[in-house]
Amino acid sequence: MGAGSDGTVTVLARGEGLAAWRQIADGLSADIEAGRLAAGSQLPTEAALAARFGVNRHTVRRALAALAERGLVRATQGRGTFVETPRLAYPIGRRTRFSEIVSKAGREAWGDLLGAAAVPADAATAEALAIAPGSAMLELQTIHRADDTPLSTARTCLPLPRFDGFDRAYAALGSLTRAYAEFGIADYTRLSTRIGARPAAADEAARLDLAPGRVLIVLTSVNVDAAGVPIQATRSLFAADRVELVVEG
Amino acid sequence: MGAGSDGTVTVLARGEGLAAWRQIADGLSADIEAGRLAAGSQLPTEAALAARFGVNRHTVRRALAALAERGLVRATQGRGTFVETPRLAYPIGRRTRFSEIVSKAGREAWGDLLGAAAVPADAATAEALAIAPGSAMLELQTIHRADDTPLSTARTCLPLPRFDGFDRAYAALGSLTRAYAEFGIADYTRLSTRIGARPAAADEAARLDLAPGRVLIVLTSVNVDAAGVPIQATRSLFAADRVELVVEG
DNA sequence: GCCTATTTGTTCGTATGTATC
DNA sequence: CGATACATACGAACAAATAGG
Repeated sequence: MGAGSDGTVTVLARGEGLAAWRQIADGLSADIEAGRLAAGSQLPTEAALAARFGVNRHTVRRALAALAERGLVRATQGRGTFVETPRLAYPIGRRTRFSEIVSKAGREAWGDLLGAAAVPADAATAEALAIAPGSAMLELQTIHRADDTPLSTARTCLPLPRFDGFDRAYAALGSLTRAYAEFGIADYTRLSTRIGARPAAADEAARLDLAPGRVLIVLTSVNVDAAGVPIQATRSLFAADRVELVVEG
Repeated sequence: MGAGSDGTVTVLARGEGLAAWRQIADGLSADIEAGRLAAGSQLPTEAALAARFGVNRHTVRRALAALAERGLVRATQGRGTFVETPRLAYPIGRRTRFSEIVSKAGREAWGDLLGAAAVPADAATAEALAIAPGSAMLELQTIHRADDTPLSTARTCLPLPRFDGFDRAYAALGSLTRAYAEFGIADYTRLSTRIGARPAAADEAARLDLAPGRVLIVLTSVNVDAAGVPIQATRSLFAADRVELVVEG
C-alpha cells in the first residue's frame, strides 16, 4: 500500500460495496505482514492516515480498531499506535520446555514465582495427579516472559511429600526443567493437553500486561516422570496476542 | 452439598482458615460436576444462596466469580446464573475426523457447504499446498454443527485440477472424509497444526450463532494424502465457548 | 409501546482477623 | 510490642439488563 509519507493521497475504491475502513485495514494489515511496517514501529498518527487516505479520522479509527482486535497493533492514549511483535510459535507435544523454545526464538526466557502455598487437592487436580482428594499439594503461581514481555502465567500443582521445597528451587533457578533436575528428575513428558480460550479477567490481564478482556489461550496439561508417575498438573494462560501454539506431529 | 431449597441453612466451617467463599465455590462446583446441578439449569439467585449459606451476598458473588472464571457457570445481568454445558472435547492429531468425533460424543454431526469458488492461490496457501502462487485452487466455506449447534466454520483450500467437483461431492455427503472417498482417497493425515485465539468478527459471530466479540479458536492445518502430497489447507474457527481441543499424545 | 418486578453488576462504607515488618 | 498491609466479610444503596404483563 506504500509508505506514502510524501503527501500523496492513496485512492480507495468508493461505492463498490467495500467499506473504506475495511480497505484501509486490509492495506495496513498487508503492510504489516509483508514487513513494510516493522514490528514495534509506530504507525502514522490517525490524523496523518486520514489525510493520506482522504477520509475522516473516524474512518481511520474504525480500521485501526479492526487491526487491534486482531492483535496486529496496539494503541496507547497519548503515545500512538504501534505494530505488535509477531506471535511466538510455541510448540506443544510430549516434550515441551518453555526455556528452550524461547531461547531458540532468540529471546531471553525467565519464569518468576509469584506465589507458592501448600493446599489440599481439589477433586479435578487430585485425579490428574493420581492422588487422594484433599491430600496436600504444592500450588505455584508463575509468570513467564520473553524479553520482559509477559507471554503466559500458570498455576502448577505438584504432589507434596515428594516436592517439598520445590518452590524455593524454582524461584532460584527460574525454570521448571532446572528445578526438576534438583529433585533428581532428568526427564519428563506430557501426558495430556487440553486447549481452550476465553477473555482475560481483570487480575489476569493485569498480570500479563494486557488490556482487560483480551483473549487468553487456556492450556491444561499433566506431566509425568520417566516412570509414568504424574509430577505436575498445570493450567497455563497464554496471551493470545503474543503466542501461537504449534502442535508437533 | 444438597439441594437445600427448603429454607435450611447449610453450615460452613468458620474461623478455621478456610474462606467462606471458597467453601461455597467448592460445594457448588462439586454439585455441578456430580450432575446435581444439571447443565443449562439456573442456579438459585445470589440472594437465595446468601440465605442458604447464611452469608452476605458479596460472599456468594465471590464464589460465583471463581466458578465463572473456571467456565463452570455464566451469569447474565437481569436473567440469572446458569450452569454451562460442558465443552465438546475435540481431539486433534495426525488423524482427526470431525464426523467421528461428534458421533462418538452421542451427537449428530453435519457439515454444510456455504459456498465454493475457484480462486488463484495466495502466497501463504500456495506454500502450504506446495503449488505455484496464483495457480487455481478450490476454496470452500463450510460450517459444522453438532445437534444443530454450530461448533466451527472453516475455509478449506484444495489444489484444483485434482479436486474439480469436490464441492458437489461435499455438499451431497456432508463430510470431508466421505467426499475424499469419492476421489479415491481412503486415508489422509494431518501434517501441521497451528492454534491461536481471537475475538469473533461480526460476520463470523453471525455464522456461528455467537454474540459478536466472543472468543474463537483459530486452527490452521494442512492435510496430506497417503503419499505425503498436500491435499488441503484449512483454517477452522471454533466457538471457544462450545469446544475444547485435546492434543493426542 | 410502557411499566414493574426480578436479578445481576457496581460502589460506597465499616469491621475483623492475619500475616509481616 | 506496635504499625502496616492485605484478605475476608457484612450492610446498604443504586445502576443496568431482562422478562412478563
